[in-house]
Amino acid sequence: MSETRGSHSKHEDMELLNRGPWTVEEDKLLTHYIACHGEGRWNLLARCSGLRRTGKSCRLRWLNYLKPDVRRGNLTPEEQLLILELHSKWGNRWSRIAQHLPGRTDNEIKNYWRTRVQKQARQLKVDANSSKFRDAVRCYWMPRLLQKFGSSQTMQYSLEANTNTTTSDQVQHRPCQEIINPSMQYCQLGSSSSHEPQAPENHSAVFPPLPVNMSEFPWRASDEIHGVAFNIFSSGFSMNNAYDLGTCDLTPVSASAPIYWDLDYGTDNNDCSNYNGDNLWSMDELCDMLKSYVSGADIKVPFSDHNS
DNA sequence: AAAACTCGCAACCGCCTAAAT
DNA sequence: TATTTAGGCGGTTGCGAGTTT
Repeated sequence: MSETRGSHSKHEDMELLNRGPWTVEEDKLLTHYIACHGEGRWNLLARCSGLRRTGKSCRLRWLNYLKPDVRRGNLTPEEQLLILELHSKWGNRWSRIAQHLPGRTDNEIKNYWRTRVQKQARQLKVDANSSKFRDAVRCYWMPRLLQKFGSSQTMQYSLEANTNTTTSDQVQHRPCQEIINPSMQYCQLGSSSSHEPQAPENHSAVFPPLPVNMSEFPWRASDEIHGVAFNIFSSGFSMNNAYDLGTCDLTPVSASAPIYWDLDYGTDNNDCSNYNGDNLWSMDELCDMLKSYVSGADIKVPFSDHNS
């Protein structure tokens, strides 16, 4: 680029740009401009709006923060489940994963993975991408999330209502309940002589108990486990490392569509700040449990009547 | 009370791809 | 067809708040 007298060089232009956290005034300016002109053409927006920001910066601020349907607050257990599941299938395809969590941004999901999930892997001294860790996620973390999911008192979610009786309307508005199939099976690792699924006798039995005998878990590659791999998303069993999404409807969902969760977080669908996190799965619990196992200590297994 | 440490998250960076010229 | 530009994505950084020592 040539520089002419009286014009700014690229370097000078860069120096004129604002960087760092956005101010309230900048937010207002950006929101107002988009309200008048719509999204897109970010470089043009950056030039014409009066914002001294790059187009990229404007785009990021809008998509990750200012856009009205961005949801804020803690990730729900269901959302955590979806992230774990979809990440196991697609890896670090954050934007693709985010398409299935309406109102959640790829940045948020990425942060969740790095700060929560990878932290657990580090504490367990395993690679987050290893089969060991995937097994831990699949056989401990996900079932426990499902237990949280299922034991939520405020959740209008019943086994009956979701066993092959979902209406087309429900499918349309509650895609996650289509994805998270309550008829998932137990994780049975080394503790059962049978690999057949056990039919749940009551509601609580639907949610998988933790295995009593973990002598082979988790320190075996998943493809060596002679039990049955836990698979929350299909009614059958999977022996694959990836959690087979099977025939689930993975049509990306729109954040502008009605929020599909029935949890009573608050009146504002996009605001999860009222969600107190009680139902969140504590990863520290998981870590402690696995550490206890490694050290040979008895492990208390909550939620399960199969361990008495 | 204050320093040190940890954590969560917003924002930036660099690369890649597709569209425009 | 080659080059430029814009947009999108994943990785990384830095800062503020909270917690621990």
